[in-house]
Parts: sequence; C-alpha cells; structure tokens
Amino acid sequence: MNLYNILKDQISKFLLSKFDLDFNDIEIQTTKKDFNGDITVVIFPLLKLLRKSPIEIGNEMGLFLVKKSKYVDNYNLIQGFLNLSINNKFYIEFLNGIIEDKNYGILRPNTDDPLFLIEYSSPNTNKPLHLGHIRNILLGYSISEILKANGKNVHKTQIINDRGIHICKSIVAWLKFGENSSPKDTSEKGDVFVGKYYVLFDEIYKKEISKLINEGNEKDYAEKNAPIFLEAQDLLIRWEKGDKEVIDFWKKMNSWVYQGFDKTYNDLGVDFDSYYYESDTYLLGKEIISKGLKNNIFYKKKDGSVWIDLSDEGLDEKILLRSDGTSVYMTQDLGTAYLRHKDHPNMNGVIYTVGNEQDYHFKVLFKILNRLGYTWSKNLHHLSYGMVDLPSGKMKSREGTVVDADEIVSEMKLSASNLSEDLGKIENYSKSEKDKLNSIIGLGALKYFILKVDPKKRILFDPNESIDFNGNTGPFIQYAYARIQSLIGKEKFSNTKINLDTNINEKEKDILKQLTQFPIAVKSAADNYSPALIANYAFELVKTFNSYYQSTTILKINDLEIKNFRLTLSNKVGEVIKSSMKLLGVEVPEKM
RNA sequence: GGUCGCGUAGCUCAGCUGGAUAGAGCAUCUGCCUUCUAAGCAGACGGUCAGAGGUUCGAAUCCUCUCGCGAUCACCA
Repeated sequence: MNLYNILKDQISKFLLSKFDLDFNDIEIQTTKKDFNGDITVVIFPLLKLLRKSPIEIGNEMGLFLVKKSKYVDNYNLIQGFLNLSINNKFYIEFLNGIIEDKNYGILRPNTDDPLFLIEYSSPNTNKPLHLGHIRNILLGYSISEILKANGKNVHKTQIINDRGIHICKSIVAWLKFGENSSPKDTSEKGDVFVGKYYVLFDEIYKKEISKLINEGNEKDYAEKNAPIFLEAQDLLIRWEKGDKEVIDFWKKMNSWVYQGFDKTYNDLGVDFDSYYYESDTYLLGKEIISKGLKNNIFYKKKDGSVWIDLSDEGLDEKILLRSDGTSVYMTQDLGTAYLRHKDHPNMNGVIYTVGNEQDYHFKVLFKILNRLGYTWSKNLHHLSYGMVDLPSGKMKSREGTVVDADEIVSEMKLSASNLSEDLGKIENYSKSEKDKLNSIIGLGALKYFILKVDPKKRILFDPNESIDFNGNTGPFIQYAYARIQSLIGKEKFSNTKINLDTNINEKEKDILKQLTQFPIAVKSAADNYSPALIANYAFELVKTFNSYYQSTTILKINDLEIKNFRLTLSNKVGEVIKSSMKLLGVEVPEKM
C-alpha cells in the first residue's frame, strides 16, 4: 500500500473523530525541496469546512499523525502546509517489500482482465512508411506496453488501406514500365519498389495533363482525361468487378509492400497481433449503411448519395456513400469497427492511434455508431497526436518532401556508430556486437526523442539537425542503466532484507522517495495515454541516481548491511529504469 | 466564417485532478578524468508562463475575450 493512501486514510479518520467531518478528498504531495519534511498535507481546503485557522487544524493534525502513525516522526507547519517527516522505517519496509518482487511496478494481466484493441501504423500500400508513421508506431506500441504493464490484455492491430485508386496507379506504372520486374531484380525493399512506380505514375500524369492543356483543354478536363489516369480508373473498376488478372497484379504488388513494411517494423522493434484490410471491410460498411438507411438513421439525396445529419449535435452533414454507390473513408471505417467488435465481442476498448488532422472524422464515426445503436461505441477512443512537420512545412509525398522511416533509422544507427567510434568505447567489440549496440543506442535516441514530447503537440523535425545523444535523451538513460549493471557486476549482489535500524542518508532517501512513487507514475501515464510522462519520469530518476552515486563511494563501505542495502538500491533503480524504458519500447544495453 | 488543438528561458520541452520561490536539457560561461563508464558530474547565467479581464485564501493550470500558429469543416484517405 502506498504511503499517500495510508496517510489519507488516517487523516480521514482524524477528521471524523475529531471534527465529525466526513472528508476524503485530502490533498497530499511530496514536500518541495528547501522545506523540511517528506510529505505535505495541504490544509487550505479544510479552512471553510471547519471554520478554524490553518495553525489550529495543522497542529492538531500533525500531533495526531505523529502519535498514531508509525511512519510519521515529526511535523512542521508553514502557513497552510503541514510538512511531515517520514522515518526510515517506512522506506526500508517498502524496500524489503520490493526486493523479491521481480515485476515491481508492473501488473501482469490474466486472461479475464479487460481487453484493449490498439490500432496503430495503418499505412497505405502504395509507398514506404515515413516519419509521420514513426511517431504513430512508437506511440501506438508504447501505449500498448503501458496498458499491458497495467494489467490489461492488449491486442495490437491495424487497418491496412490496401485498395483504391492509389494502388492502381502503382500497378499501371509497373505494367507499363516495370517490364515484369520484381524487387528481387533491383534488390530494393518491396515498399520502396512499389513507391517508385507510384512516383513514376505521378510524373507521367503531370506531363499528360500539361500536354492536354496545351492542346486547348480545360485543366479540370485534362485531369480527368489524361490517358494514364483513365487506365488507372479502368483498373479500379475491373478490381471492384473481381477481374482475376487485376486481382493477381494487386495481390503481387501488395505482398511486396508488406514484405517491406515487415522489415521496417522489425527494425523498430514493434509487432502486431492481427491485420484488418480495407478490401475486407468496405463491403461490410455498405451493408451497415443500407441497414441504417432502412431505419431512417441515414437519408438518401436525389442524386443517390447517402448522408447523415448530425447538425443537432453541433456537427455537419456527412456523406457516407457516393452518388455512384461507391464507398468513402467513413464507409469502410464503419465496417472495420463492426468487424472488430464481432471478432472480439469481449473487448473493453479500442484505441485508434491516428493523427489529429482526423479529430473530426473520429468524432463523427463514434457518433454514427452510437446512433446505429451499437452500445460498444462508447468504448472507442481516438489517441490523437500532432503532426511531425519539417522546417519546409508539411510533408507531401507527391512533392518529394518526405523523410523515409528507413532512412531515419539507418541515419540514427550511423550517428551512434560514429559517436561510439569517436569515444573509443567499442574498440574490442566484434562487428555484430557493434551493430547491435549501435542499433540499440541509435533507436533509443530516436524513440525517446519522439516519445518525450506530449502526443498532442506537434513536432518540428529538422533532418539536417541530428538528434542529440546528450542530456535529456534515450542514450543518457541507457548509459545510466549500463553503469548500474556494471556496478552490480562488480559487487556480489544479495537479496538479503535490510535491517530496520539501518541508517539512510538524505540522498538515498531521495531515491527511495522516487521509487515509492514509481507505480503511480506508470499508472497515471496509462490513464492519460501519455508516454511523455513516463519518459520524463525515467529521466528524472536517472538524474537523481547519478547525483547519488557520484557523491558516495560504494566500494569503500565496510559495513555489510549498508553494502547490501546500497546494492539492492542500485539494482532496483536499474530495474525501474529498465521497465520504464521497456514500456516506451526502448531497449537498454548491459554495457556501452 | 464555424469547430478543435497549441502558445512556458535564446532553442527543444516538463510542470498530474488549482498549492509554497515555475523546472530540465541544449547553447553560453566556471570548475572537475589515479575512485564505477567524462555518452558524465558540480555550479553560474537566463522567465511579464502570448495579452487582457474574471473565479478565490491561492491561477502557468479553471472561465471569458483578444492576438499568433496549426488542423478541420470535401462525392480525398
């Protein structure tokens, strides 16, 4: 049980017995440095309820706690702040309690614990993953890990945008200019190979448009009648009709892309439990719409398009089906949501990791599902995050201002390698050891860089300015962890429990204070879907630890108990760092 | 124009449901490698929390308005 709750409990009892007041909402916080004490009770809120001065209430409460609580040694009162001094006994008991707890701060889910579906990544199948996907993937993955550590069952999934005009464009260009080649022939990644043809299509398309315009046609006409565009449209129609030849090309292109994606996911250290494909869900979406149409939840306009009117809820009218009967984005999302619920009827929540440019879309999606009478729609959440912008502005795939995910990953590894070589730390390493370490450090820097900022804020990413390896960074935390490991390796670590009379100095107490709060940090991070919180927490912990061991010399200690205590302490700090980082998907090396 | 989000040190960001003197890193400047790994440590400098009102014992935090930036409101996804 956490000390805050113990104290809250005792204070409630005090208020009830002394003042006959039933009040549980007591404000407790860690004492600010520069004040004496460890934990502070804020008594301002009680002034009105009790109609007494803060001095009177504070003193009575302080005396009560010193007398009744075995953990409170002393108190002092400054204005409305009651500062309590907590004795070492509490911290040592706490430490004894966690010494043997291998999963300290982590709850393991059982099969009957709540199930959450986390959707992330969700790419189109016509080009490689880019910088924006990296933020999405890292957020989605770390949220999954954080929820898991909070005792929830997690199912990681995505919706793959595998059909539509975009993939037909790549197919057309490949048919015309690919000469039946495959990624193997050019030794490219499959997604890069297909993306190349998507770009090629656009180049030809643009040329054809300007040719038509020069021949005296309107721009609008040119865009809709360029020969290569007509070919792509024709392919799409044939695809929807189930033309075997087209379907085969489509399957072939997509399989190449998936191979490429898998490589990128593997490099980033993330994975998925299932995949949903738009090609499987858009027809289901159409069914849902015709059902809603029958029940008068939707309505049909004269041209045949289907709409929903949400203006009474402060939203607009939204189209659900085009006048030609083909589906739109919303159509397939309705189908996907329905299918997922069918596949996982016992799920307690779905988290969609999608950029904030789609805030409106998800608001509408959830509303529609609600109107259709699906009670599970209240369990749907949109984890919205800010865009990753370049100094030149927004990334645009057709204008070539896109930063490839793979490119970033390999650049980060290269920076790590260069830095390691300069520092001369890995001279004795084999090639494969070097590669592994550079990958852990390079990716650690990237992951922490992205995750340490609040998801809802947008990130400005300058590819020319390399990501830092010093200060508040992943490598800094990895470094601290590695040093702890080497410390533990040098001394025989024992799991002996600590004598309650052991002396603890101020610095040691500081670390213990942090440790006692760790499970709270993980939990609140999960509640708020905020990896930023946990990332910064890990950093603060490391800083405390660094200043601690810098100013004491463990090796000179003679007293056995003290030694055990300190090593246990070091080990636990290391464990805490390790688990925090793991929640974020950041690996930590044993040494570096 | 309507809606949503953001605005904290020169730069990049923390600051939990309102609490004491707003915190880190980078950059700049001072000291530290015979102690465990200097990818580090100790310290200095740096703030009208965009602005103006309001709510109250108390506001970076909650409310209103203004300004700036971004997103969105499409028979794109």
